[in-house]
Amino acid sequence: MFHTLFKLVEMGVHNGHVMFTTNQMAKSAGTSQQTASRRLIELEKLGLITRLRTPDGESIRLTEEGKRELKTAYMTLKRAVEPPPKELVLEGELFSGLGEGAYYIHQPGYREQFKKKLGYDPFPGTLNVRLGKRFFPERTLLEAMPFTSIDGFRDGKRSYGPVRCYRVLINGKARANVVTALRSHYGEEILEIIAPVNLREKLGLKDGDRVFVRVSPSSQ
Amino acid sequence: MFHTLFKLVEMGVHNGHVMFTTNQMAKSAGTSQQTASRRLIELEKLGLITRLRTPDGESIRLTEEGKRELKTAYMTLKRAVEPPPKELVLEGELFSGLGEGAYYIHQPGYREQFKKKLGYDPFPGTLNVRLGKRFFPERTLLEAMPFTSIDGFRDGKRSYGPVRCYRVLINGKARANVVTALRSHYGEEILEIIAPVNLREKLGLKDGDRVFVRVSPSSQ
DNA sequence: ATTACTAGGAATCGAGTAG
DNA sequence: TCTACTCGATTCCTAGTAA
Repeated sequence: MFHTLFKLVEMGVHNGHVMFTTNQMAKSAGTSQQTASRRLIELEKLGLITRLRTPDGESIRLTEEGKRELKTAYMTLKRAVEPPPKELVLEGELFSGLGEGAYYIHQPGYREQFKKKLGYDPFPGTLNVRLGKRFFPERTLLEAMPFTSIDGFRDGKRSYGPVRCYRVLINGKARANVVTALRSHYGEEILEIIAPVNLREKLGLKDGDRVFVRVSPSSQ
Repeated sequence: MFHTLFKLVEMGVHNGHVMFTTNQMAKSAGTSQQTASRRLIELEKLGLITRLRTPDGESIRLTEEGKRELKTAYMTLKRAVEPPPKELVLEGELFSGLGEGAYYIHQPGYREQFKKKLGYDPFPGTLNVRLGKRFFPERTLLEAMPFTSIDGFRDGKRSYGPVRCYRVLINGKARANVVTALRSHYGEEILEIIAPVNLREKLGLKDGDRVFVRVSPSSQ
């Protein structure tokens, strides 16, 4: 279905809305009018676009979900096309979470993959860093950095989504990984960090301390 | 078929080559092993990848054609996701072409569309500008600027591909359009420019003169 | 272990056409 | 004109296997 979304971008849907008929779209995509119509219906059902039918054509607009979809694809291609950024440093403040992140991350389904793909068994607990506002733009660049993919899984009761691990250095000293969920673009101002050791102890950190997170241009 | 190429990027084909089995690819893409195999065969037939089979898996590498394909898609998404660049100025030297560009551009199939979409009937002749080497990086940014699409057509004998028109200002004074062919990423150091009037005359230009081409952040 | 062929079932497409 | 339904044609997928 992404193919159709891409076609719409070629037709200019990203700037506000675009008016066209299913026939125009069909011609531009090299398909029949019927197929164009059906594809628009599907995109609407998926919640990626909204449509507004008028007597002579329809006005198409991307939903937030649709924009997110495009952005994700863009970031993926960016890694392939652009040379990787030299360095990326994020700065934030240490705080204690509710242990929720740590709970997920230490599910055996994830833990086995960490051991295999990152080469270490994470210390049972995560370092939570709340980024300063001025680092929000850099936060988006994080997605363009290389990463290690951890597959999702399910354990009978519920399912756990795929996550990404970015290789980082904490305060210029300790090797660690920022772990981000692929679903839920929620709480993007917070970084959850895992490491082979207890970072609070090793670096003498306590809540409220400044933490520098340097992201490596290589995933391993 | 782009869908598959995209999948390969997610698996990391862009950095050199990647080793995996059709089974791994199938699992990652949520299809059968047979489909993964078939898709790789198709991509190879299309000349987008090269494959190197080994006893336990295959090594995949993008061809130049494959990289171009990805870059084109990337540029399209870039226009949708990134805010448009503020300004873009290219500088080059005026020279006389063989009139080949002018020949194509004045085919009725193109001319009618110029009149309709750009709002003027181009002067019969193009301004050819050879860009200085230091403007090559900016030249690639041109593709991220908004443009007007001119459709391809055929006139019995041969077919004429679609082209793009970027709105520009020549030497800060004269409104014009850079015209680029979508096929053939050939001769990218040369800009072909059309305008409603004779630019050489209007601006008092002769071969070898410096020409400044300012690209507008709006297509019209 | 691989990859990839064949065959038949599933999904998608487009001509005709209704609303 | 539009969009979108039905339904036969076509394409695409996967299970079973060969190599």
